[in-house]
Amino acid sequence: MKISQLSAASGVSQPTIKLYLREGLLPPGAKTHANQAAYSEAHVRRLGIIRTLTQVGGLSVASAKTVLDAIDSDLPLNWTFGLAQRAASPDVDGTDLSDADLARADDFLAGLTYHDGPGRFGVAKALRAMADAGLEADGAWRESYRKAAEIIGEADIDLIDRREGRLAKAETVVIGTVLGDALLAALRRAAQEHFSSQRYPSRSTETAP
Amino acid sequence: MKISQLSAASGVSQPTIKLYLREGLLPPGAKTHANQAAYSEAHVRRLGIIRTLTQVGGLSVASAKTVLDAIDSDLPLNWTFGLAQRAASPDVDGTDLSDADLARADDFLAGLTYHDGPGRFGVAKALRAMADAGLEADGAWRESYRKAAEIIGEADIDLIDRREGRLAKAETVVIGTVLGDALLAALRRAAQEHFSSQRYPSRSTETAP
DNA sequence: TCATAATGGATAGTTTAGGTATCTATAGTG
DNA sequence: CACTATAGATACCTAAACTATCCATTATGA
Repeated sequence: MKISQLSAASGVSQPTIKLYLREGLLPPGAKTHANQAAYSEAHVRRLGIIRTLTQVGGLSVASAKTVLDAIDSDLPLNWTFGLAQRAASPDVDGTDLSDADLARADDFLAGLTYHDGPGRFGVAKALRAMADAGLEADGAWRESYRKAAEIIGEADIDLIDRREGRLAKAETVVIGTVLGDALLAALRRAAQEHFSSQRYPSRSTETAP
Repeated sequence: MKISQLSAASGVSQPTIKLYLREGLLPPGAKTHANQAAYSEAHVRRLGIIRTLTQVGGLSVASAKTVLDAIDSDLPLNWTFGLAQRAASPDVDGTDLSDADLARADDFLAGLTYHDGPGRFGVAKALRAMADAGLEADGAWRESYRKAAEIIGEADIDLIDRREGRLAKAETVVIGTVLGDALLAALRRAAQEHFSSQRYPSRSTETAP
């Protein structure tokens, strides 16, 4: 398969494919001559994953490369997990978090063990931002969120458990981490619509501009 | 309060404040002279919300403007909801979704009423991306996600219900929509860490690079 | 076979977004 | 009255993600 066919099969333009080759997201094709290479179905599939990560998951090309490298490597699975989480999270350092910020997060996470990382720091940042914005979320709301997160986190780990082999598990970790965020956000919107229209039936048929 | 003091009080640089004024995210100060204006505490607060939306919520400046306009307007609350959802979602049009994509989403959403919008379309896109990536999520996983989304969606609507007055409700809608996504993603990471370390205790202390 | 089109690889250009720097006439301040 | 600050306009900068143009070489088809 030549690059023109790869482009047609994947729906990605030739210059963009060349970009991904340069950046190392896509492995080079098997060289048949100095200026001729053969691409395979694996390249088509890989391009699909790249587009999924960047377009649906919103990852940068650099982050996508990190995550793809993790799939290909033989790193322990939990490292892959951490890499995927970091790639899919905007900024993970806790340097600008005060002790009070962290305490608020740890209080929220009560019942969940926690470590430094995207989870704990992200919760701390989100809660601080809410407090700054004057949105004091009450206990019922917080309890619902914590409960929902528990359900989801366990389901994610179960799903990975059911996969056979390191590669399948690693792919599930990466795709699941990135797409799970998008799916969850969308489900949340759908559920909000559902309960909103259920509670205010007269408004349910209006549409936002 | 002059612009230098506004900058000091908000932690946002003067050129950036001028940018937000130009773009209409920040209302102009009360003019005292042709080249002199007075800013208030409301401007400090507004700058805080802008930074929250753009930095924690990841909204573009243009999306943040849309959402702030919705807070200020006297649009019905469910319109504000829709605007906030759209601003916080990458792409909402369902034009590239096939009937099969939508059917898969509607099946997932069973039990929830749904309408065209970020929720339904976002679910359809995420599920299609998962299928494309070869991640076939089984029924148990799907059921967990749907259940979690129900808990969260209802909690969100309850929280808004408990607010008094249109402005407070509208602010809660906007901040809650944007920051709720960030909080939920972070909570999910924390829960994944928790269950992962619980299930694989020997690995729990390892740290990703 | 030989003109024509396609290829891999390098290099340069484009677009968009978010922010920064400079400039100017005017106003406040010590 | 010297000096700094201000509002507003304009220009500039940087990074990311593509896109376009070259070029020598290779494939292809009338």
